[in-house]
Amino acid sequence: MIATESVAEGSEARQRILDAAAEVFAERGFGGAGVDEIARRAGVNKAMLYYYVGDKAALFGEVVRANVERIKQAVTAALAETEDPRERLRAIPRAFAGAVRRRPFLPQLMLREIAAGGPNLPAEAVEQIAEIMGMTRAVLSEGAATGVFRRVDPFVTHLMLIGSLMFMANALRMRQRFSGVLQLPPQTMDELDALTDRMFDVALNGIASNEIRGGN
Amino acid sequence: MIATESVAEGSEARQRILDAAAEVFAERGFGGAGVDEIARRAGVNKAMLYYYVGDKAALFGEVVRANVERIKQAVTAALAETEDPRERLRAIPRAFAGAVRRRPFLPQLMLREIAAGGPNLPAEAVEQIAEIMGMTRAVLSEGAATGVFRRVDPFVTHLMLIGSLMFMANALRMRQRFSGVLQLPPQTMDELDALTDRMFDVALNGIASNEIRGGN
DNA sequence: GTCTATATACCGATAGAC
DNA sequence: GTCTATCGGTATATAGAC
Repeated sequence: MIATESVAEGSEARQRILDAAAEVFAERGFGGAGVDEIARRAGVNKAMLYYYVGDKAALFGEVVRANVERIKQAVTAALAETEDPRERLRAIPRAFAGAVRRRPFLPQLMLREIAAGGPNLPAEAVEQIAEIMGMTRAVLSEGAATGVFRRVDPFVTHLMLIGSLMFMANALRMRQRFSGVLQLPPQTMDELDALTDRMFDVALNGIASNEIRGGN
Repeated sequence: MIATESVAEGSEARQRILDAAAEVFAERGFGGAGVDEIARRAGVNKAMLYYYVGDKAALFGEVVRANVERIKQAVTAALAETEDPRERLRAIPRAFAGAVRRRPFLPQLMLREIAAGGPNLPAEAVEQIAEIMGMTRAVLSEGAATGVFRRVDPFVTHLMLIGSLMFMANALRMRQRFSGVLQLPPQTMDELDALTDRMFDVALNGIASNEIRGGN
């Protein structure tokens, strides 16, 4: 394997560093994360971290890039499973939810980066995010052509599907904090899938009852 | 006026400090924000900041508390305007969008705090957030009783309406970053209102066309 | 109430030994 | 490749003069 990064691309230590970094960046944010703690959690020396990956910004950029790529591949794979527009549209938030189940720090990392305005987003990640949005656009377009979907704003719709999901995932993390004052059904993080399905049902069928719904 | 806080509650300098702090916390996050910069932007000495408000955590807590309260009051006022369930439901994201127009840092501040998991959220703010969610729940319940709404999960629905809005508002800030790779219609931040209406239309009427929509 | 100066601690990054 | 020690910068917070 040819090293395209500063040092050994496929090193096991390097992967441990990136995983630890993802967690700490998610928990504390870019400014709040400490390189010392990342190294400690990865079980490597701080100097090794710099040796394997680079400085803090490079570390963050690589974490985001790798995770956005994972999500894009999950969405791509999910879309290959079916031809039905409704199932394809449903597959997009489901793929996100699946990625979150495997990597629980993802919603935090995403929300933080969006809030930050993406100053540390590598161009490659920006491109991949745009591609994922393009997939939503394509599915909506297919469905509208077939007549199963109304014509809705793809940008708005994508952000509804994904934004709600990220919000819900983070809200679940805050459950303990709110459980006293909010009466939420007792369910664990694994049930993000259930919430995702309920969210998609609202997005697909709307809040209004059939009798009085407007539009086409 | 009786001072319930550490020092003069209604001081003009204090308000300038809180406004400056809200901006800097929104831009940089809790960890990234510098007390020096907050003081500089507020036009006061750093020592005065500690004198008027307290340490960084107290400053942050007060900023969040005050802004959540503003939003709650905006929603409350908007709900008093009409009796129609659809209009009342629409009024909730609109009130948020209006608050964002007046205080553009709000979406950033909210996303950051949600991502952080609310470790610095004062109990009073948690309560107010729960109350706002309760308003959505009440409106949905009224509409379902009248028959104009399907019965949908109020927690999920609230997060859809508000989460999407916060995501869109932040996405608009990132427009420049994405404009090259994403083809977005050229619109400014003021047009968050337009996006909000489009979002609400999807939430209310759904993506599916009438002919094939599932039962209520 | 206001401001300067500073204590104290932490953190990112690297030099340099092995 | 791996680790220790440390430099330099920066940030929070406060003491103390006025």
